Amino acid sequence: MKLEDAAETLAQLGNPTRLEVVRYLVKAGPSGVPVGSIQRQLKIPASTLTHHLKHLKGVGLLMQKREKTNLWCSINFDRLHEVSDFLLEECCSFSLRESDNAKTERDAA
Amino acid sequence: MKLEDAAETLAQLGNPTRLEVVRYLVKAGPSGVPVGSIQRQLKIPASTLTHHLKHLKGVGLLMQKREKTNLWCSINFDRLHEVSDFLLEECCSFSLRESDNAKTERDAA
DNA sequence: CTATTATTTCGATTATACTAGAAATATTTA
DNA sequence: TAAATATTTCTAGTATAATCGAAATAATAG
Repeated sequence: MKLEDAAETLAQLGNPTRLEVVRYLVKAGPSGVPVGSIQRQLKIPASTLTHHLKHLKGVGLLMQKREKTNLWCSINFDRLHEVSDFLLEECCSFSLRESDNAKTERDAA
Repeated sequence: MKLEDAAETLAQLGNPTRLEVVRYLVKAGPSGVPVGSIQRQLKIPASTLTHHLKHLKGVGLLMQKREKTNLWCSINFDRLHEVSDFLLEECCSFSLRESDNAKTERDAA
């Protein structure tokens, strides 16, 4: 995953309203939930919700599927894993190298 | 970890410049790196860098320690784990429950 | 004390995001 | 076709964030 993409995805997850939606969708599981349910349950104005769903879809975190008048939303679990992996990959590989780095500067121009 | 805090932390990680700094700090390992090194290596103007470091520190992702004129920065690995855990906890517990959710609405007012 | 290096504060510009009401547009059911 | 329900677009106000140059402030070394 490219840094730019990871940043964009993290930024989208970084809005409280959207993170709440994400959590709700995760709870809903793979079968998903209609837009209206999210709206009523989390008490988010319809237009605001649409706005945020567009953002989540934009970074591939949200999948949508029409069934009659309802638009079912579900989380893209793979995508969610990719982001957390980005953080962990960059993180864990070094968390064991306690004193690998010198205490002096070596990179000055 | 509270949703509000997770969101705030994710938001801070969601800026490309800051994520680059975080990645650099992770590479640097637990001993850390002086502000000036980050600045020169990543070619970020000093004032911009200070600005971002303040943000990272604000959400507990950054630890700082003075040594002579240099201010050594290091990543708070625990904090980084907390965030990714927030995403994974909410995520993994449901990723196996394939068809647990009904296809009909049950939560309408 | 002076010079040097490191980092931060200030200030100003510019851009982008959040929010939500009202109206518009589907889509289905009667 | 009309009524009902679901979702989106439009629009606009308000707020917050990113950026960086210039000047200010440490902190040390000579």
